[in-house]
Amino acid sequence: MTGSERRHGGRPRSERADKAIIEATLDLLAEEPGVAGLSIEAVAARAGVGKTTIYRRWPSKDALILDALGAAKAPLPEPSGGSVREDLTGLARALTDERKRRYSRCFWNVVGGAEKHPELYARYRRDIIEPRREIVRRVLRRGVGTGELRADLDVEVAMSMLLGSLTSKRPEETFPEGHAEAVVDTLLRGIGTDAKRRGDGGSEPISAR
Amino acid sequence: MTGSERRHGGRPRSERADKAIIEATLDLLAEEPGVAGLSIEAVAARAGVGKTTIYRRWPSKDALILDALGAAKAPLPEPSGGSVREDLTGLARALTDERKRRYSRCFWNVVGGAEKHPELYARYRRDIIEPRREIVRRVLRRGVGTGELRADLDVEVAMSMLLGSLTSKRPEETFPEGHAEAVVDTLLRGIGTDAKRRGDGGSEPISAR
DNA sequence: AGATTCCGAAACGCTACCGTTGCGTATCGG
DNA sequence: CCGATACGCAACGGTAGCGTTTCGGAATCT
Repeated sequence: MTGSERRHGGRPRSERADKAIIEATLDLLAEEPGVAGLSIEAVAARAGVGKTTIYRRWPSKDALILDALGAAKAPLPEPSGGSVREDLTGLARALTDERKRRYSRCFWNVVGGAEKHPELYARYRRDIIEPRREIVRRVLRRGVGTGELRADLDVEVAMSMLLGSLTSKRPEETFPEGHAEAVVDTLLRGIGTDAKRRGDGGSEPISAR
Repeated sequence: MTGSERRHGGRPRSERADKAIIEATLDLLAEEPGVAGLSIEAVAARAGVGKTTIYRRWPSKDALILDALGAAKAPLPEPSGGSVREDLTGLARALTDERKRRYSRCFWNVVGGAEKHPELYARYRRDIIEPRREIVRRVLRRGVGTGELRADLDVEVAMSMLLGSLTSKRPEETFPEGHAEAVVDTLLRGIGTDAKRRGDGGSEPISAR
């Protein structure tokens, strides 16, 4: 979006300024409450850059934040392809570790302002959320194929349980050691005792009263 | 917080104004991106009220929002006490239905500004999140006692899976019919096939490779 | 050299909202 | 009726950020 083509001669755009602006944006976005809390003036000051330099490159605050978030994202590692348990555990651990990263708050702060910046939110979902859902989805589908997972598994439900349990808290709240493993384990085994387990239908409760 | 004691005579404070202010606050909070997006002027205009009337009652924007959120919350219904499956399903359905409520976005929008308004966020967690976690926690503990749930269950993990799967998306995204039931069912049964199931220790993977 | 573009800094006019104050009116208790 | 308080409304000075423009200087092309 920035460095397509300079038309003629003249001084080239400073790459340092580019980096400094993006970094300052992310820093501030991690501290400020949402898009509204971020001001171009603050970014310029933090980056040691004139406002002109910012406006020359990005037409609006939204566009700047869009690019900044793009620079901050790091995709989940592709699962190794061992057992489903191993793969899910690896993904869960990656998600857990990710919360400690410097810019993990940015995304939370952006989500809070979703209504007023729908494009930003849509991009967040498309570039961050959906790819990682897809990775998990593939692992689960494979598990169904290999017989490691139940044949009647609702993949979307399982995904929401795995991802939800790991992402529904703000990153300030830490997880206990071994949380990722415990989640995967619980997801695989279930929390119920196995009264009436193998029955395929399996819908009515066990009436433990 | 508002109506404790009027010292003397004089015109009493309008109860209508109170309601109108709180309602306008919630309306705006459901639309605006976070606490920062809400202005006292806008609340006054929307409520058909002078700014004076607001400042007379609340010392700050935070205090106003605090009270407004307090008025918006509705606790989860106490579970009926039937089977654990029934109780969890009831809770899950309540959580699912809640997302359609008018003010459910308010909380999301507030969470996004958590850093800058820690008291607000703390109150949100204490008054909204924690009580409902406690309800679920009790159901799970009871299930362990009755034998409906695994004796070695990590209650916190199970809770985060149940609640996370139902609350980690913004309320704009709807769930398919029967989602609540599917989540509870999946949580109880697990997603794995039952190779090596009854083993109590049960820690090493099943090495399906 | 000369043209061209970028740089950081400062100032511009504009808008929104802050928290406060003053105004005339409405509504209570005594 | 009187004093007290609350009401809606409008205006105040102050702050912050917007997006734009101007400036002197620096970098790079032909």
